[in-house]
Amino acid sequence: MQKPSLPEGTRDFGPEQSRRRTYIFDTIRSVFVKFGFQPLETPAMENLSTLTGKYGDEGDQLLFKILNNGDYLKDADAELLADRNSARLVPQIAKRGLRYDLTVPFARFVVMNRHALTFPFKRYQIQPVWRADRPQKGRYREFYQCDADVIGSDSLHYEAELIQIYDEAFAKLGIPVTIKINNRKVLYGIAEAAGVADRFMDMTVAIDKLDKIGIEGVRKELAGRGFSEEAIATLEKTLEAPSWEALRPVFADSETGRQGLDELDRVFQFLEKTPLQNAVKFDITLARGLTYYTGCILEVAANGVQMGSIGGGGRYADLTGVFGMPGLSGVGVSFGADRIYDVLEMLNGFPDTLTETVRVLFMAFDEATHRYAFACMSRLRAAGIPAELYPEPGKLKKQFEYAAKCSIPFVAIVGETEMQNGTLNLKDQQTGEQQTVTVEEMAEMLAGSV
RNA sequence: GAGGUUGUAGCUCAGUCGGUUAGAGCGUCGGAUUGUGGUUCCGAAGGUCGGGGGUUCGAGCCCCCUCAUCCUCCCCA
Repeated sequence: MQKPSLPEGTRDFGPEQSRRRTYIFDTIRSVFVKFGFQPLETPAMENLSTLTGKYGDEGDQLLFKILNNGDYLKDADAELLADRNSARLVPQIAKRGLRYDLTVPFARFVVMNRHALTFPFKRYQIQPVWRADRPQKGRYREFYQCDADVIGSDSLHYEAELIQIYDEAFAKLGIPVTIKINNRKVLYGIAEAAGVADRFMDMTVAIDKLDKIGIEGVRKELAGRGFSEEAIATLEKTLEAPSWEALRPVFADSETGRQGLDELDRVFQFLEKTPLQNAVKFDITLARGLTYYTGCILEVAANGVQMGSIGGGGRYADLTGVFGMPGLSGVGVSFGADRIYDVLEMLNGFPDTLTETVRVLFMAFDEATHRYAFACMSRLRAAGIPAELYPEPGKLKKQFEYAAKCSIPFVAIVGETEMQNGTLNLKDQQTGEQQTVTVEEMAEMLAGSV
């Protein structure tokens, strides 16, 4: 006999957790649907070539690869094998991998189905993704993302729409959040202004950490990466800008930077007359790692809770280009369902109506009444009321304990007398009240007692 | 990939300086109670002390290795 266990970073979801997760998914989905997004599902596995090179070197390492079936070493390069060159051997022995996010599979889908799609195409997708990350708090190796993306338009009104989606979904879930916004072009403008445009990625990675390691830490980080004293000084001054408007003069020589500011302007103009329930804040330090973002970038943080971002997204001007369909702009957001779950748990934010399922438990004393109870239960179910029958007729004690443990609010006791009269003894578990009723009367009572 | 934490009954955890037969609570099962639950009382079952090796007269405890877990960094949802 072996002790069963789960792979690192994965979890089971028991009935209560599962109900709560469904609640999160349903809430987010209802908002997606209201905003005109259409459902999409893609396979858990993709061809590895679809996934590699889309998330940076770091991302490639975090991809779960699926070993080929059959004699997977047969055609492997003998030299690579002898050298134990794992990195170069992988493509030869693994042609598939588990998806890392929902955006790249979506891009793949769009390219493959362009003939059937009408653009702009808005799709939502709620499915698990896998990352070979080291698990820790709020980080899992299998987790769900809830994505909404629009592809085939560069209108900035979609950025505004996606902010509304974040706002409404988190309001519905009862999680106060701050929606942070920035623009990759603004970041690029900052790099240009400091004369470090060629080190754009290094720069963003460093300033992304500002709120975590402070200005001193960022300075060290940049110096460590070989940035000059004056470049660091310029960057530091820029980071102190009180608003994005204050950056205008800085971008006198940066066309891209000015463009980024204009885009932010437009987005906020759209939102001007639509009240939001959560704060939207320009955050110059927001960088986001995924390499394909090109315009506005978004991130959501739960207020007053120690948790990494619970949502993120942005615009990617040319995601489908790598799949042979250039010039298609997209913008999307992602909800981290598992982190949202953790946050709701910390906030005690789940509705308590999620627990009840079975409304009534039937109890019988012997074979005959058990059969009668079975028929009664069936009629109740036919009336749309979730009902159960205890499998063993006999002692009531066990049956009552079962009802209590399963939090079943009503029990229906069926004995000789009840069977003779075609009735049931219905007991309210909360109040202890009991009354003799027919199945029809009972169906009516329970239907109205929710 | 780097660093740390914790592994003892189904679950949560005690276990003294290395010393006889490893404990508790909860849960499970049976009984008190053959038509009325969540309370109470009585009883029972349940352990290769994560695994392997070592030190010792003697290891749950000390040492080495290993596996798993959680956490931190990196990065992310």
